[in-house]
Amino acid sequence: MATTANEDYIKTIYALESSGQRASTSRIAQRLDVTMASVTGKIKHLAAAGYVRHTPYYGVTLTPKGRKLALHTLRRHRLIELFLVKTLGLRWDEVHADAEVLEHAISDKVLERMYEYLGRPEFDPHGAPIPAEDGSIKELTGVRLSDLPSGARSRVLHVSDADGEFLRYLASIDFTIGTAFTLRDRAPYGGPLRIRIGRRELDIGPDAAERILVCPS
Amino acid sequence: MATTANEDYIKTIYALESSGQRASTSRIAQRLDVTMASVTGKIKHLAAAGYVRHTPYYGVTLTPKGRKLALHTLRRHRLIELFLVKTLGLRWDEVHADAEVLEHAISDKVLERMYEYLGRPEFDPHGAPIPAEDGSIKELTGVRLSDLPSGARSRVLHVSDADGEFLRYLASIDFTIGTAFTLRDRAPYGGPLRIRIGRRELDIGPDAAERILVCPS
DNA sequence: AACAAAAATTAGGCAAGCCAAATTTTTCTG
DNA sequence: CAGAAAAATTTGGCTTGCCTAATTTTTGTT
Ligand SMILES: [Mn+2]
Ligand SMILES: [Mn+2]
Ligand SMILES: [Mn+2]
Ligand SMILES: [Mn+2]
Repeated sequence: MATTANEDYIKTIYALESSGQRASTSRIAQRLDVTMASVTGKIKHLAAAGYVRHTPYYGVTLTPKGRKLALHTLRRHRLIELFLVKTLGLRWDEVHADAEVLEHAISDKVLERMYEYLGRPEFDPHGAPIPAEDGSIKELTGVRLSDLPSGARSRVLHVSDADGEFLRYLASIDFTIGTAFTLRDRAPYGGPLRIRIGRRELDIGPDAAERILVCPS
Repeated sequence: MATTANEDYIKTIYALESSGQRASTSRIAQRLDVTMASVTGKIKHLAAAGYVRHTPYYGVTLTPKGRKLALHTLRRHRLIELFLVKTLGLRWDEVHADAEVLEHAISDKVLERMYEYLGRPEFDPHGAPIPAEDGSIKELTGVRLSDLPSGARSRVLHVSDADGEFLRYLASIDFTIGTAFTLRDRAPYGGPLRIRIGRRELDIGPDAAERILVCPS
């Protein structure tokens, strides 16, 4: 019933909804790199199967059944990413593509073994919360690094797993999940943010800062 | 190019060939649990793609390209089975179904990490040789337990991974890969084989003995 | 050799997923 | 409020992978 394509569509709709965007045909098509015609067709199927409600010419919302499938797939994706990093030693910037495939192939039995093996983790390698078996998920209550007031002490909480290039950059400057730092100040007119990590000083561009979620402490 | 279905067909043809059987439409259909019509259709496609040569109304043989794909898929299957047993602690009787799916989903990168992580293993949990990256594979030079002469000292070498029930039985009597034993004698008229493992005595039926490959030493 | 049974193939059809092109609906803009 | 642009849908078509039913070829049996 839940094919690879179905799960990827549902995940995409969930991602749009939880970032406050309307799950429109065009946005789904863009994210999945398929045509709008394909999305319209799939939406009809997902609606008939009870995963989404469809308002023609407007968009789609997940039903409880759809939300459950989204979270189950996300749990798989994030546990797999963590497993690949922790157990097999892959880098955080190279696990997303593998997880995108394996999330549809791993049985519940193997998944729960991985979960136990990893010590019932709560976050994936990019700081995203791993949904629980019952479909509950922790909210990420962070703020954008770009919104942090000067002088604030904080920790890196989350970065999107989608852009490998950006993840490699962050790794290269050693600015990874959990890193504690102080925001010294920000240069004016879109200049870099000056950050202190222990004894180390670091400059981060404003575009990068917008993509980093931090936890003020 | 190499889809799940293609890989499973090629693996099945390889298994038939290497057990000395003709890869006929009916035998492939039986093993994959599809109709002969489906097999005929797929065979045409595999022949057109250069994986097999087809002699109509007779059967099919792997080309070097097909053999290479078969061994690559077998390598994945067997490494995955070993990984599931060794790393995640699944039992040897419950890994086959998972491996049958994951063999088509795991990237070469992850596979080679698993290979290193496991210490470059040579055999899977059922004693089957794991093909090397270059497509070479060790021959299993064992004999059937049922063919072993009375009094011979030997070790369990290999059992098929296909029958979970049988694997659970072997595990329950602690007669697993590598177990050293002596064949005391065999009861006449299809009676059991009496086996000694250290101090322990064991009876094994003749049907079971035919399915166990051992290595006389 | 003749006929029946078994094996294999062909023909036609269906579902999933995708696409391009045409059409309809909504939204934007002057 | 037009008219144009953008968004969404419909239509028709393609591939993969499977099926059933009909047909052809091979094999086995008397
Ligand atoms: Mn990811
Ligand atoms: Mn996916
Ligand atoms: Mn197996
Ligand atoms: Mn398989």
